[in-house]
Parts: sequence; structure tokens; C-alpha cells
Amino acid sequence: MHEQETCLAVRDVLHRVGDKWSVLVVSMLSERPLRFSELRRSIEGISQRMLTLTLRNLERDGLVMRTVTPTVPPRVDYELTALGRTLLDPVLALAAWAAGHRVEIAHARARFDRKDRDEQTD
Amino acid sequence: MHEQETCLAVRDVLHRVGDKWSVLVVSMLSERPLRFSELRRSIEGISQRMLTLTLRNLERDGLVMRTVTPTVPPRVDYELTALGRTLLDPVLALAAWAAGHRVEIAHARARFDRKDRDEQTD
DNA sequence: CCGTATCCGATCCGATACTG
DNA sequence: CAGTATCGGATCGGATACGG
Repeated sequence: MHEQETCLAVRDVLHRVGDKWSVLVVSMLSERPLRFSELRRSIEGISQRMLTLTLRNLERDGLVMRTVTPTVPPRVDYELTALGRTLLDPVLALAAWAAGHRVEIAHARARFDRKDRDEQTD
Repeated sequence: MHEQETCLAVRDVLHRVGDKWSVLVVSMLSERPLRFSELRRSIEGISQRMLTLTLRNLERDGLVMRTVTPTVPPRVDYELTALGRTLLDPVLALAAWAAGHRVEIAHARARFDRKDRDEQTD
């Protein structure tokens, strides 16, 4: 597991998964293909720029397929590839872990920050 | 799954998991508790600063426990908490996915970049 | 409708130097 | 040995404006 090449590949994927919007986009596309504007509307707070960049990166990694219909106005659909769908399982497992432990984590943070402040006031 | 609070908690955890060293540190601690200097030596390329920050964040989230033995020179041990150990399963699943698909991803990237370049040269 | 370009602040992370 | 402080480059991501 800790050989150079594999380790870098793992870090790479974790880094993509850790960025602000990727997982949210993938999870939106997990139900059905969506147009650019549908994604934009369904993801609260994402900017046009970041949606474009996120989709481009996912497409580059082979996780998302982009289909242009050259009508006027243009129409662009995005959907998960087979590879993209295989990512769903492990990512959702991690998301479930996060959801299941968020209260515990919040408490740990509160404890830590409180102790931190108390040590300042010595 | 997409209610505000849960969604932010998930993003938060993914962001931690996506940072450069956290998962590596957790995976090192999964075998046995380690001293600061042991971690430093066993993780190729990490700086003292980043090891400290990474451990501090993991401790704050309740994933790692820090134990100081006030000898001279001081000795500080780190180990996974019960919560930290529960994180291992989903993270290793994701790492396994990354390891298992790294070739496929590399090919997707090569294809994408090639196509990209070709379209520039029109 | 979809995408690109530019600017700009925020954050990440490495290098280095210094303390108990 | 373990940790902190400071600096500077690289990258991230939001706002805005513009183009096909």
C-alpha cells in the first residue's frame, strides 16, 4: 500500500474527492444525467466558474461524460461514466461515516477548543 | 442526505481526508501508536510543521489522542482513538478504489489531454 | 445556454530559524 | 525531542465581465 506510485495515486484521488464541489456534483449525477444549468441550479452556492472547472476535472479523470448538442441555444448534458459509478460506493460510505459521526466530531472540537482557550488564560 | 447540516459535515470530513497528509498519518497510526519522531521518519517528505498541524487537526476532531510524557527530552505519543479507528474502514475502501483504478484514470487523463492539445492545433 | 478570462482574497504547504 | 513563528510561493475558489 505504501509503494510510491500507488500512494501518489491514492493521494491524488483523495485530493479530488476533498475539493469543495466534486462529490456534490457526482452525487447529483448519480440519479440521472443533468444539463449544465440543472446542475447549477440544484447545487446551492456554486459559481459558474467552479461548476465548469469541477466538471472538467471529473471529465478528465474519466468519471463524467460530457455530451454537446449543438442547437441554438446550445445544450450540454453530463452523466457519470461506468468508472464514475464505481466511485459512488466508497464515496457514499465515507459520506455516511461523516454523517453518522458529525455530532461526535463537533463535541470533540468543542472540547478541544475549550481546553485550548483555558490554557491560554493561565 | 442533502440537508444543509449533514452536507456541510460531509464536506468538512472530505476536506480533511483530502488534505495532503491526514490519511497517511492515520494509516501509519493504524498499526500501532507512534512517537512524533517515528511518524516524522516513517512519512517520506513531510515537514515538521505539517506533521504538527496534521496531528493537531486530527486530535481536534477526536480521531487521534496525544499523550505527553514529561521527561527530558520530552516524549509524545500519538494513537488512534476509537472514533479514529472507525474511520479506517471507509477511508481504506476509498484508497483501495483509487489503487484499483489508477491505471484507468491515468489513461483517461492521457486521452483527455491529447484531445485537448489536438483541438488547440486546429 | 454554456463557457472563458481576469482579478483578487483566502488557504495550503514547504523552508528555515528559533525555543523549552 | 517536540513544537512554534515567520515568510513566500502555489493553488483554490468567488465575483465579475465578456463571447460563441
